[in-house]
Amino acid sequence: MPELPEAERARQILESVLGRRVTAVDDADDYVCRPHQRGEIRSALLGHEFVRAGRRGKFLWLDTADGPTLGLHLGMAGRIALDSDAERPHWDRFAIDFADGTRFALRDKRRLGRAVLNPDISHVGPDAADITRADFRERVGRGAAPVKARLLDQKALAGVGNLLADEALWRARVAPARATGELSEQELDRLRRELRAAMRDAIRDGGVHTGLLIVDRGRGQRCPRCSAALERERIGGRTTFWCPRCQPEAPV
DNA sequence: AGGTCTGTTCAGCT
DNA sequence: TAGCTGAACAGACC
Repeated sequence: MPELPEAERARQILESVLGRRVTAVDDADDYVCRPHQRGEIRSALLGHEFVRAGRRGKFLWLDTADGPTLGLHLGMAGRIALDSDAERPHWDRFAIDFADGTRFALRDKRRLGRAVLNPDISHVGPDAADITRADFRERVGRGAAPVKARLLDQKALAGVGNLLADEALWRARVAPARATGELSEQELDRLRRELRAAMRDAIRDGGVHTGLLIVDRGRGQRCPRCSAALERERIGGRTTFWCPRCQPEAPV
């Protein structure tokens, strides 16, 4: 499931197509490719070349030098596939061919990924990988929402998904249902530090699924630190796992 | 074979 | 306004 680490990996792959002329665009899937006008993305991009691959949170984009920007989102199951990938493109929802024969595709079984022109991400918060300590305290440490719900709010900070939120809260020993406004500065700083460390590890190890709390996600899982039986509950609308012993409900 | 679960974003509600 | 719920999709799993 793509979260910030997977999106960053995708951005790195997109960097490999910079500086090549676009010769073909497949934007036929008018659910994934927005807006709906058939061929609009295609005609906007043909003949251009991309000069920069950007990312904020899970939002990706490719800038052309003087033309439009292509926005990409992986949704819940998407990834960026290069033509060299062995898997056949059964689920390519959007694809670009370049003059040198290179091709990349948004490969997405669920069709919840998106390809758009000139994306507006002004509502999206700062990237979770480089949010400052002060900014984190400000954006996460206020209000009455459960801290887990706030971590998932892309307007507050961008890039944290369900699995990464659980992993970071567990590493920081903060219970997911704690109200944001009741977290101490020490807890907020610890949460930010552990969130960043969890993202670093995930980028290095191949994705959010490699997290300690995540690998054996399922019923009957025990805390990797203290072996207590994990709790499972719906918090912030999402399935949440946490350790009742390591992550107490009261401030620490 | 049918029902449930999944995980991200957005619209719509309180 | 802040926070919650459900819809969108379609494959994986039981």
